[in-house]
Amino acid sequence: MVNSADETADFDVPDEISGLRMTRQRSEVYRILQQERNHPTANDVFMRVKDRLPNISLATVYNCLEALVEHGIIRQVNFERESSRYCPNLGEHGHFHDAATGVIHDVHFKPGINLTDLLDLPPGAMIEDIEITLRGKLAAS
Amino acid sequence: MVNSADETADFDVPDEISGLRMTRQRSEVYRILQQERNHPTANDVFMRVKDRLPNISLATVYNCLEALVEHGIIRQVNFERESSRYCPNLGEHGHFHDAATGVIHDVHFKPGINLTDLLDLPPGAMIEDIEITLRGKLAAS
DNA sequence: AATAGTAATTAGAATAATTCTTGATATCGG
DNA sequence: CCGATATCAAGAATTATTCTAATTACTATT
Repeated sequence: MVNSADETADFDVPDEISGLRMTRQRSEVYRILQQERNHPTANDVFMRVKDRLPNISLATVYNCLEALVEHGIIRQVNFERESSRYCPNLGEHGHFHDAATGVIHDVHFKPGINLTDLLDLPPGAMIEDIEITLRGKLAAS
Repeated sequence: MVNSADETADFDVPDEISGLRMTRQRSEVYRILQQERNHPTANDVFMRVKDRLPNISLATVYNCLEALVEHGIIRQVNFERESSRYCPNLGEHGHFHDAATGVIHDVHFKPGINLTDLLDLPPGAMIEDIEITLRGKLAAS
C-alpha cells in the first residue's frame, strides 16, 4: 500500500537512505520527525507512532532512532540531563531553549560565519561535530 | 586546623561563597575542582574526596555539587548522555572533547567575539546561558 | 514457492546516573 | 545552653536508556 491520499500530509520515505534499509518502523519514525519538527523525545515519537503501528515497542523506537542517527539521517540533541531529543535538520545549527515554555527553536548562524574561525582551539584539533545550546527566555511579544 | 602546609598545594576556601555556607564537605569538593581541572564527574570527585573525608557519601557529593552549581560557583557540563562533569571555570567558554582520549579541553573565543551577535536568534530571545561543545580528534603531534 | 541465513522487532529485565526519603548531626541565633 | 534550621549519610526509588532472548520479517538462492 502506497500512501498517496492519507489523512496527514505525508512524506514518501524511500526504501533505503544512506545505506539504511527503511523498514516500516523506521519509515514511520522518520516520517514523524519530518512532520513534527518540535524536537520530540523518544517517548514523544513512541506515542505518536502508535497511531499507525499500534504494536510498536519503545525499544524499537529507540532502535530506529539510533539507526537513523548512526546513518546521519537525523540528529540527536541533548539538553542538560533531559531526555534526548531528535531533529531532522542536518545543517549546522544550534538550539535555543525557552525556559518558560520548554519549546526548542533552531538557531542558525548569520551568513558567512564559521564558528571554528572564532574559537581558540587546541593545536591540532580536528572538529567533527559542534553543538551550540542556548538557554533563556522569549520576551512576551 | 588551618591547612597551610598540607601535602598538596591547597586553596583556602572562605567560610561562605555567594551566600552559600561552605561546610567541610562543600569546601573539600570545591577544593578538588580547583586543584584538578580535568572536568571530573561526581563519582571522580567522590573517589578523590574520600582521602580527606572517608565517611562522605556519593549523595553528599551530589548535594554539594548541586549547591555549588546553583550558587554559580561552579558549572555543570554535559556531553551527550554521559555523566555530568563539573568545572570551576566560570568565564564564557566551550569544551572540546577529544574522541580518542576522552580528555576535555576548555576552548575560549578569540578576543572581541560575542557569539550572540553571530546567531540569528528568535525575536525577543534573552540569553541566560550558552553552551558550546565540540567533538573531534587531536592530530598526533 | 520453500529454505536458509541475516536483520529487525518485541517485551521485559537490567543498568547507570541521579534524586529522593528518612533519620541522625551539626550549626546558628537568641 | 536550647530550639530551629540546615546539612549529611545511607540506601531506596526513579528515569532514561540499553541489553537479552525469543520471535518475526526479509533477502537471496534453489
